[in-house]
Amino acid sequence: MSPAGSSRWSPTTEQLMILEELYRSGIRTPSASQIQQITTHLSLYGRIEGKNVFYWFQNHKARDRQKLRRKLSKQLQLQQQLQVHHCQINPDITNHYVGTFGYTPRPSTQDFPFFNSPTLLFQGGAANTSEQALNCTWNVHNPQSNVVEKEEVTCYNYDPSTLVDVNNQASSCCTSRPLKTLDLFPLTTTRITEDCTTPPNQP
Amino acid sequence: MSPAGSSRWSPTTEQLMILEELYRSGIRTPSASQIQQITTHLSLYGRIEGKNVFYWFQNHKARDRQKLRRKLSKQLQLQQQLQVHHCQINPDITNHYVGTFGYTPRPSTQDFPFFNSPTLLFQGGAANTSEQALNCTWNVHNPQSNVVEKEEVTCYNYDPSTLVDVNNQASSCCTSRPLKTLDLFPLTTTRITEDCTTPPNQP
DNA sequence: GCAAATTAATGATTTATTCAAG
DNA sequence: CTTGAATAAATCATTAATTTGC
Repeated sequence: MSPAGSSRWSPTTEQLMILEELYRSGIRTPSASQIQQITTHLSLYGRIEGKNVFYWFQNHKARDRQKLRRKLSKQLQLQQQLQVHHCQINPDITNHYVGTFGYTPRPSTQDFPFFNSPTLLFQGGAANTSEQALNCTWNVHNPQSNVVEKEEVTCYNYDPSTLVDVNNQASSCCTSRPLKTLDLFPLTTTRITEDCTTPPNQP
Repeated sequence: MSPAGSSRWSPTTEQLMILEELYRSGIRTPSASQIQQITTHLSLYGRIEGKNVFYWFQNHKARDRQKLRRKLSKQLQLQQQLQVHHCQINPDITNHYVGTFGYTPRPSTQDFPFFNSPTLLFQGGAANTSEQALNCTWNVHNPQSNVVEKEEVTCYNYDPSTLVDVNNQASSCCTSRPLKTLDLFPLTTTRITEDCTTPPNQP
């Protein structure tokens, strides 16, 4: 029932492994061109579209946060219960990091990360593809405790300096900078890791 | 400062008028092909991309809801104040429509309304353009009162029956159905209305 | 009048919810 | 129950109005 009109994409084992590997390596919100690269690569292992990749990262990130929040909230409940009995263990734990809710990393992207309008194809595109890896932190806010957990992450974001009005001189492929092609798929194309024994999920 | 590298789109007066007209006519979440049509048309009046149209509708809809919610909450506050004095005016108004929070209209779309993956361009697209107007209601939930206001709206949505795997037989332009080209821009191309005298804003 | 400083609108992104397929 | 897909809500960031001091 796979090739026929099955309504939603379901990743093959290999696709899933690669996606998780990329996620582990730090990718959270891939840019449009990253999505394209990943999609092209993953289509070697089965039918896939860009939006699948986009949604996968979106959901995976969100559900990771959710998991972490639940874990924290459970820990906190435990601690609070302990405080009821003991009354003086860590009285100030809820007072740290309060104030910066939500997310911090927004490096003033000018490119648009996910939306490619249908007409963009006919308008010259002007998608400056020079990107740059960038370290940034991620805050996870626990609504029950107002605790914000910092989670260090390597985001790949856009270079603000490439905002120049690229008309047609973009065809000269080498600008002044080294043209860093981010190593999504270094050289080894198929071999992922040796351990293929991890079960799909473990509750 | 318009043609140079100004970072964000700002609609011309004509573009704005057309967008608002379309919104008034009932369009809330235009499909990909609708976005394309609108964009093509609006580009007669200035630089514009599909994502601008997409974001415009998204924001306009959201801020309409927001405005409505605030109005309702004010009304409710007034009524509650009255109840303090009068104590029996509409005691059950807060008990209706509770339960269905958020949005209801999800006509099981198989097409994707806004996301066009970068790779879709190279995968044959398969954008089945046959659409169908569809009446659906819109619920506006007031968090302060748990009242859900119904707002009747005409959404243009996707025909689920066109989910067949359109390979190349799509070039024969006439399928069995009448091929309803939704009348976004009927015939009059440039003339909007006669009244161009309304001031930009009136507080 | 007219810029600098503030404020209000609104374009653009990201996160949170929700629905439903498997 | 897990998770792909879609939409709503919250937030950020830039531009336009508006105010203010001169």
